[in-house]
Amino acid sequence: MDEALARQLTDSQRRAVFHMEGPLLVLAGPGSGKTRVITHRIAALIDSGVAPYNICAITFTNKAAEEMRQRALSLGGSAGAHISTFHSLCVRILRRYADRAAISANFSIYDQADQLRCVKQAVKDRYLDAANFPPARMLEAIGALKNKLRDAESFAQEACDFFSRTLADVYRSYQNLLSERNGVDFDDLLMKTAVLLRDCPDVCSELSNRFKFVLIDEYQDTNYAQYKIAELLVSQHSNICATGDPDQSIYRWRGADIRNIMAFESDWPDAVVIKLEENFRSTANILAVADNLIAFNRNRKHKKLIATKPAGESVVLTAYEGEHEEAEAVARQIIELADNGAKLNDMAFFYRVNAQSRALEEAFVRSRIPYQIVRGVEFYRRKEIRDLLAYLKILVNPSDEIALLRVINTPARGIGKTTIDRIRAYAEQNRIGLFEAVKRSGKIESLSKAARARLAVFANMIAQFQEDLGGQGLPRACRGVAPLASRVLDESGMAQSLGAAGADGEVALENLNELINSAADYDKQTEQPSLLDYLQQISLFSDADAYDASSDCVRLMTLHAAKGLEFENVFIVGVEEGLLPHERSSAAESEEDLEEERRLFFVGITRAIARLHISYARYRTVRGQQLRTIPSQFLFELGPDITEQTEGSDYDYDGIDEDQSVESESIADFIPGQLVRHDAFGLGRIEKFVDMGANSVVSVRFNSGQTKSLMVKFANLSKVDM
DNA sequence: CATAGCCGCCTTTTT
DNA sequence: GGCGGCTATG
Repeated sequence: MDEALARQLTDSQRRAVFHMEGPLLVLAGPGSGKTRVITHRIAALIDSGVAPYNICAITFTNKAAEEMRQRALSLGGSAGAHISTFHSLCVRILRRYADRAAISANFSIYDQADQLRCVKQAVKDRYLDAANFPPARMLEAIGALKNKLRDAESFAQEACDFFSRTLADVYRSYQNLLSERNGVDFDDLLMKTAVLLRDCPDVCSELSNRFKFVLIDEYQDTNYAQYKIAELLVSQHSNICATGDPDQSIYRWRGADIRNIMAFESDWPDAVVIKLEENFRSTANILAVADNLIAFNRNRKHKKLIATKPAGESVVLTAYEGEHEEAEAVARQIIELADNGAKLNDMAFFYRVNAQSRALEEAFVRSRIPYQIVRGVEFYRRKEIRDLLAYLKILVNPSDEIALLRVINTPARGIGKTTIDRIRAYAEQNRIGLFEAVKRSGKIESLSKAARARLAVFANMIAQFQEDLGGQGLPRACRGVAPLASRVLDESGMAQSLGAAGADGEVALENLNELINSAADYDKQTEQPSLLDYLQQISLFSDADAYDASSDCVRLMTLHAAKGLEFENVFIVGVEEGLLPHERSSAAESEEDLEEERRLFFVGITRAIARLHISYARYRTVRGQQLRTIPSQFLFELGPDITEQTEGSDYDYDGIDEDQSVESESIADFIPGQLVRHDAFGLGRIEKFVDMGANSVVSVRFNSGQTKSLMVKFANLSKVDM
């Protein structure tokens, strides 16, 4: 292990790193260097003679994996260690043990758009009304089941009420659709791997013996399936090292279960637990604000944030008139900071929902501030990109009907709905796949002569592309993905048709060229490039992976994407009720959802190194309508040590509607988040205020845990200032 | 069979 | 406000 780097670690970090054998849990707050502990541990393991081949590190994003790989490499050869996300690891395992997992190795990975299509189809196939069974909801429910390793059959057996039985039906149909198409969704990757390890002891022990040391970062955001995979992977040795921070768990909605990290010590009773409470990132002021906020979470183990840096500048909270004023002001501050020597790279802007990026973008464009939106998956959602990828997908996986339907008439080649319906009918009658039916179109009598000819041309074209591939759907080693993609772009007619489509077509072609460039990068960086591997890899791309630190510009991203990053200057915008906490979480009256929103804010705050600027707007345009906003209840939880600024009018929030009568105004100034005292119930916090003039009602959550609805005029509540 | 235009749906966060 | 699917028309 590198001595100079080792010296940078505190005593407890060093202990964490060097405690090699057996289970180890590193419970660490933000900015404590917990990821660094993993990196150093990898280096230390290798230094003590462990073969890199025997090490498996699991990160949360591909980007994090990439960084860890490089850092571990710089600490002394870690080449050969497996460092990836859970999902990438699962792809590797499922490809390797495809026969044992009862799938075919050339599976397509379906993203949420593909998943939604399949669920819609499944709902339709069950003759259900999409209005009563919204595909998005069904998909969410199916995902939740998969995360708990519940398959359609076992769920169907236990389903007793109408909704559950219907869900079970849809789940089963959906799964059938996927397997007919040789597709797996994101949750399947985890579930199939967990089930494989669980049900095939030989595979499990083989992998557990290969990965003699398993290290997992961001353990607080693992779901049950991931937990199970981890548990099975270390079944032969218990050499599991997990790091995480329960206060930074922000993926509960996706199945992440905070209990995994909470129960680590009982899962592995001989675990060594190391707490890293020192924060090496943020100023004391920023940490104090974070600490104040997170203390409002009741479902939490108290943890101290210990600052190692001086107080620094105070955290600034600003109220703006509208989202445009907010954006303009923020742009001015960028320029001011830059004038004082700050680098654009050191500035980041966080928001709750992606739609909020627009106002910022507009302002930055006007002010000529270079910016980058950290949103990698967006690129892959573009129509032209999906189209070209769909061509590549059917080459590898001809059963991928979704891909086939995407390209069969793209660009338009006279194969319309009628033709497709007839092919499908034929395919169903003969119990063959759609692509197989296309190949046999000459024998389909219902088709017109012209349609048959067009289909023959299409099938022939695909066959030509496929000739470039080895028999197994893998390209011959000598050929890369990029040349193939380029050839498909030209010969499919896509290039020509886009070239004739004017300005939009030009943009599309540029995007496609970018895709081909990235494929060329892949070809260069991969030892044995294969189309299958390429397609599966880019399916697992995440937003955070688009973060490119090398270009000098400011970053815009959601609070979720900010996880794991740090910036000198952080701006968190739009901290309003309904946005943060988001209405979809607090509306459910679930305290757990609310606490997750608070953690999300906490994550954002603790990204800041030196300066933190929090803001909200009094008016915000939502769905085209300008609405009065309410400052987030979280703003009242930041403590006294912040500097409040106003732009436009007063900071103090002055009621739901300024035009209210004087009489009701005196009552109406209870806003959610306000601390109040009640003679009988004690301290509480306003949750809801229903304005009915003199008969206004408030709902208050008291510290005793109970929530009461009270008439303001009788309750005799007194405001408590923080 | 293609295209244009209209209607209606969704709209949190993401591997 | 934006996209996707559906329908009417050429």
